[in-house]
Amino acid sequence: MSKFQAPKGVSEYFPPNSLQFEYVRDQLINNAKVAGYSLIELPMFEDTEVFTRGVGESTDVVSKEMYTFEDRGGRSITLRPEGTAGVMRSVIEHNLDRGQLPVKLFYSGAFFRAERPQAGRYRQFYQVGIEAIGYNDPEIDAEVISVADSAFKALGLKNYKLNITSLGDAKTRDLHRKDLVKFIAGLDLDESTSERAKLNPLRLFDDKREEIRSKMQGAPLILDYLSVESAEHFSKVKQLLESLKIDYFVNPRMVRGLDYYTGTAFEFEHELLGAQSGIGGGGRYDGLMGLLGGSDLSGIGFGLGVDRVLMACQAEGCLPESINPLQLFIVAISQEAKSVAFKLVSELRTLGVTCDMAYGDRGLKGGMKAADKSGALCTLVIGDDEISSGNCDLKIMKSGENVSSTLKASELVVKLGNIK
RNA sequence: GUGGGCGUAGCUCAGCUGGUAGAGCACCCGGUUGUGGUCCGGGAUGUCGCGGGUUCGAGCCCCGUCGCUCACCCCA
Repeated sequence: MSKFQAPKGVSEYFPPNSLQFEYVRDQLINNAKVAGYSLIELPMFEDTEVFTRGVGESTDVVSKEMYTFEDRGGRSITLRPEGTAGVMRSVIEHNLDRGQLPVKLFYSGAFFRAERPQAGRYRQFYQVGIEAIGYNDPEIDAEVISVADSAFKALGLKNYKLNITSLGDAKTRDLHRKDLVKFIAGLDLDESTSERAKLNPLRLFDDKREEIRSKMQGAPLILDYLSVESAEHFSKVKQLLESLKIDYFVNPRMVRGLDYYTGTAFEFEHELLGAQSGIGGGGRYDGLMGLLGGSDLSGIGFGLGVDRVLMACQAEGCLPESINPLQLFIVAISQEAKSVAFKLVSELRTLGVTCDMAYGDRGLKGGMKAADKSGALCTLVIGDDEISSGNCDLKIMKSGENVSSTLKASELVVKLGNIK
């Protein structure tokens, strides 16, 4: 037993699981790319204030879940707990919003929150996210949602649900909040719950306890307070989703954990996960850029939890049995054959063939076993016969049949190209 | 921060009311001369999380400790 252990609550992916992780992550990324989003690669830590100001002091994320430390220059640094604030910091710093709008960016990487870990909740976790900055057309809202939805569909996921709502504009939220606070004041609540309500009254909508839920039955809903423009925007978004055949549920009680959301907000929930069922979520943020010292542009984005999406795929059994298998595995059964194989492998790799060979000296049988375990589609045995004749057989592992070829890399590439 | 469950071979776990450890999978070798998966035979592997206590004797009982895990809170 080794002495060292990974820090508490981190997820690690190694083969064969890492292949699935990579597959899921790349699927999410590809769906952002085909919609015109470009990579933004950002630091994993930022000036603490980027988050306290951007995400909001009253949120749980900022008040108790950040990894914050002082660097050697005495600056307060925080490991990023979410993606949007950092993207906005960079957009403002580098004037990315001065060009053509909207600015469409995607990111992928690790995020950090100092929470008690549990199923689907890690201290270091992975997200793929996108941001579309500069316009507030309902089309952009619908596009962002559809990028996430199509990624889930491309992965083959079925048992998930999209919740959407609108948080309206600033005036809407002020009016609603006043009435909600009044309503909550009339409820008989335990101390910790009413404390929580003081920080953010919306939180009570999200409480999992039945007693609280029933008490909140008659609470005022923000959707009933929407201004005419907000209501129009929201109904246009819904209409656009329908035109794309994306199913959604309007959930007026949905609560987002970050303070910057305005207008359209949404959340994808998976039904087969544990308590942490959110596989992605996001929304529009009108004031965020201004808050961070930039121009007053609106934006919308989402973050998808790669760890959780992977768990969802595993729960649904929708992952392919084999991901990017080796095309070829070479077994050499003499010292001379081994050096021929070694050169051939190298040559094939430069031609784009994924291949590997048997190492050690385990004989033909051992080599074949290694070929089997490598998961390669084909195996090529090289011995004295092959070297002297220049001919060989490509064995298709799945069926056991042989395809004859020569040892020339150029011919092998062609033959292998036809084998799946 | 609060509560529940669990720590036995690389992995998943069994071990009856205390008598100094086992299975399956995986791994390695073999079933004679150049073809894997199935089958058969053989093999290696553990300070039973750690420390203390009770006992003639502890994987099993008691206390402590560390770790993992699930849930609340919150979120991806």
